[in-house]
Amino acid sequence: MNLESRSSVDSIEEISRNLEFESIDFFVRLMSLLGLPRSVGEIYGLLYFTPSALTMDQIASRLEISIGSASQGLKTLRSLKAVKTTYVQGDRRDHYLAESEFRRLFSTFLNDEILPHLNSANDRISRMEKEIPKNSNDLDFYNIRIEKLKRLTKASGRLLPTLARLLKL
Amino acid sequence: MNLESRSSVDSIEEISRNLEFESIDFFVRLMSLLGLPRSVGEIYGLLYFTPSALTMDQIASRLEISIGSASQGLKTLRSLKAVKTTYVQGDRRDHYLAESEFRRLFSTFLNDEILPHLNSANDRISRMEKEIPKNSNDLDFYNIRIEKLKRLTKASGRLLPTLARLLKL
DNA sequence: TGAAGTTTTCATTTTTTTTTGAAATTATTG
DNA sequence: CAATAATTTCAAAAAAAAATGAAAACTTCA
Repeated sequence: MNLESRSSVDSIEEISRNLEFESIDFFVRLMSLLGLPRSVGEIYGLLYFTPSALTMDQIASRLEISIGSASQGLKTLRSLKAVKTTYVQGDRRDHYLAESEFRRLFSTFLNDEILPHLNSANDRISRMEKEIPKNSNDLDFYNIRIEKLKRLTKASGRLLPTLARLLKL
Repeated sequence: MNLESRSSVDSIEEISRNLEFESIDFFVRLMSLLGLPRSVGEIYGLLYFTPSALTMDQIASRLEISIGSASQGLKTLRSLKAVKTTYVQGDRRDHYLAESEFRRLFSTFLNDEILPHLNSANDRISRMEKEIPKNSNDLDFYNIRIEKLKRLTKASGRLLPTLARLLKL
């Protein structure tokens, strides 16, 4: 290998190392904003800037986390449809790639993590309403507060689909 | 006090007790969805269905939390503009009321908690772009990934104001 | 089938976050 | 100004969340 091609290879490696580092940091923060553990962000961040599919223990050793953590993290990412597995000739291990279409990720997240909460919020508000007798004038304060909660969940309910539509990234 | 008015008073107390309970549970969940500690949700939930302003130690004793916790929690809620203080004749203590306009709360939250992250994300992406030499053909994979990240933050940046506008609760 | 390879599970440990409570600080009033 | 009341701060304790690693449970293929 001559000096020129060597230096070019080193440079690409350095670029990818730097991008990987920034990527992991980026996704660790983003995921933690969404309440997901550090390891999940690390794994996704690593995969996001890795062109070839990685096995679980490649992931674990690159990130210096336990295989238990890697297994758990990948499970979470699979459930969010944030990773895909690829078949690799003559290798029985699973090979993971990042799903890089954020629109898809986001819509899974909305449906799985947010909508259930919204539904249980609506149930709860119905329960609150039943608590208050009809036409009771001295309970205005409570009625107004319940009304505001209703508007809040109604708006959120309208918002989520709108959000998903706007997110044609 | 005759039986009739007694029963009516009891009933209102029972109603408010039940609403308070549901409210606390509701906001504990909601706040924890936003990454805020239990005590913050409890305090807001209590205030949300309490017509009169409460002092810090009324809050602490009603919720059976320490005054340290109450102080910390109220500090957080003040910084989110989720509570207001009222002046009460001849009482030197602060009296707290819930800010019940969610639109206002939400917009404070967006500005204080989300926008800063978005800005630092943009900085980071610029840094990533500088990493990659111009016109490098063999680095397509990385360029595409960076492009996707840019679209993500651009979309989020457009989304937040839209969100705030839609949230005319 | 069974042996080797791979992944998951889960009790335990580690780390992080939250709460407590008492001391320090600040504010109020007689 | 001092005495009292109200609030904040912060070190230590408690609780909650996450990571570890070894055993169990799968899978594959020779």
